[in-house]
Amino acid sequence: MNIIEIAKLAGVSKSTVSRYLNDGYVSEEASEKIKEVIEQTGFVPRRQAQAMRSQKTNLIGIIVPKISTETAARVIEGITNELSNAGYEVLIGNTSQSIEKEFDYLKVFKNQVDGIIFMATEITPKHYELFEQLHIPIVVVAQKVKDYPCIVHDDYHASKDAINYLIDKGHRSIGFIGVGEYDVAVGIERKKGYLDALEEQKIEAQSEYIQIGDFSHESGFNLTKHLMSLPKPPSAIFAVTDNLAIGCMEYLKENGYKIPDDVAVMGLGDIKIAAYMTPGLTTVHYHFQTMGAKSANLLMQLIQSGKESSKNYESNFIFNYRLIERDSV
Amino acid sequence: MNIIEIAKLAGVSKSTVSRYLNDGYVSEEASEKIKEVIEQTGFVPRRQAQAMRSQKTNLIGIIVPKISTETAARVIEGITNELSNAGYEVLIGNTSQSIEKEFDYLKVFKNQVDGIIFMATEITPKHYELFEQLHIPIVVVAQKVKDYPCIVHDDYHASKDAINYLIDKGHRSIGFIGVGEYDVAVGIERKKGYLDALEEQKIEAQSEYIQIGDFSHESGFNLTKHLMSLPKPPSAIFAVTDNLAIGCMEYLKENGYKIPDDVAVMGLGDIKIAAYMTPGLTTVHYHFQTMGAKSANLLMQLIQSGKESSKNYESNFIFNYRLIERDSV
DNA sequence: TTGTACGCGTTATCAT
DNA sequence: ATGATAACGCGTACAA
Repeated sequence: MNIIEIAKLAGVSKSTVSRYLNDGYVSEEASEKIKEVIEQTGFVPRRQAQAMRSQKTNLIGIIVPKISTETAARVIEGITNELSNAGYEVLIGNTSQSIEKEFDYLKVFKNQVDGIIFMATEITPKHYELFEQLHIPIVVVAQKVKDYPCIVHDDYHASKDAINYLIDKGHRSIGFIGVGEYDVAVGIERKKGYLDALEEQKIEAQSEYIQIGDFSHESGFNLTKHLMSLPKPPSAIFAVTDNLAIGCMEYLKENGYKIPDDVAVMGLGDIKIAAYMTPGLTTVHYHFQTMGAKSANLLMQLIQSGKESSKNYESNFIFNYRLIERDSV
Repeated sequence: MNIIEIAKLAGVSKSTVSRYLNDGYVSEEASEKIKEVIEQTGFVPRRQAQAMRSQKTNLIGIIVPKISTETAARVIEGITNELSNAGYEVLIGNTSQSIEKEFDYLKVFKNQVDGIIFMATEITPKHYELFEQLHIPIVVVAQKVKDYPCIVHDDYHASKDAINYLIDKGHRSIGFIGVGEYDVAVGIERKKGYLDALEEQKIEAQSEYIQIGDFSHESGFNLTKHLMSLPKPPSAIFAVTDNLAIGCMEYLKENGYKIPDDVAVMGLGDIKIAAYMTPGLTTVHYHFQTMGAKSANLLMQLIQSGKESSKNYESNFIFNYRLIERDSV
């Protein structure tokens, strides 16, 4: 079922049908006949053909590390809502945390979509190389990127505020559970926030209090075990993600420590589970869905501006956060 | 950058380049030149053009009620992993629980993708009408559908087993928190499981124990409040989703009831939070990700079989479940 | 207002 | 082995 068949059935030429579809000038009688035929047949113009002709795909590609992650899902929720309102459709690239797949999608989406939203963890030179080869705008979410537009949370201050909160509550020995520095936002920024907060309060950072693992749950568990086996265990533990904090709480609870009386625990991100833990996890709320919406709007704006690339985009967006006091501190 | 330019740069015709790209016979020297040019330029064939010519889009459309829902995210995770291994890309339609948007996506995807996976809640006659108009296979997930392939969990028996488990634990007065019957799987099947389990154990169902709300968290909270204000409150409560069960637990905990001593609580679905509640929520595990993977495989199989529609597909898939004993019963 | 003819990038057919 | 050409479905400049 194509536009020619519709034209035949309506007794007009395909140009007339095309005009009808695209708000062009069509006489009333032709208009009605076409309308009727289209309703009967349920005809919808093929988007691939439209894209071919117009050089606009009306498609946006999203690349995410793992779609079943709560944070990714929330970002995507924000993105898709905005985009579908604007008539865009969304192609999704789930990389399962594989950097190779990130590269693949960056290549595959290249001339298949009008723009890309890239939810990043680690940014390597190869990434920049691929960004260069893009002839469409790209917006990076969750990691700072040089020369390209990006949307991030203020990881440094969020972390710093969290530590200051712990210090305010009287803690002087604060354990830190972090992740590798390949992830700048989570691995470096949040650690720096921790270190700077201590320094400003004249508390000497102790290297044995600083534990680095991966993003897994078990990592939170095991590193807490290690912290608590120290000669002088910390009175509070800050984990750079809620997921880690939950692993941390598990260890403490299983081993009879009272939270927050024996050990206070603080996370970052405010995933849904945080509210349901016992005690409720004190953490920092991040606005992932709003962030997704913002990235979508920014991307659409870049597309409409007609630029071939979003390189050298001047301003970035740093999202605010909100400290959530619950009962684990 | 298109195939013609590559051809020019390599000093051959575009047909030769096309053959090079598609495993055709090309002389070694031509081959090498083309390879070189493609590497330099980073050329990738435009998928829209390929689709145009081949009548295959290599795209699959997924329609989900709400992407940021844990169950949906897990289903999508399963789907995308399977599909991307097979070289398909995924177009996502997030309907935000709007039935109108479901219709929209069913129309829009119609001649834009090679097949559709539809995660459904409510199936109306209008849905069937749109299914009819499809000229591509569709697989329905999470709801039974007449004449079309679908992949579901065994809601009836899952629910029944849950109730039997409660009965085994000595409960005779079991409250039920359900949802509207527009959702057949959750609203009807799970309720039937409850009723039949009681009947088989010669326990008379009491209408005041059966409370119906929506899917929200608050619903679980409020309906529990109502159940507990009954002259003779139940000794156990079964909620048809974990989300409702969690709302239920919240009410009980806030009001000083001990779980499971005063009231036992059981859910269904085994969302992540369930494991972290205190006490851990006893529930029934559903295999959402595997379900997604299965639906993807089935759809690919249908596509490869070359049928224009998946209507009258004979066999459906009913997934098993697993009872998870934790501490709320 | 309507219709004709062409082009978008690719693949398939057919000669050469 | 290679190249010219048609075809896919649609939009649009141009002619009528």
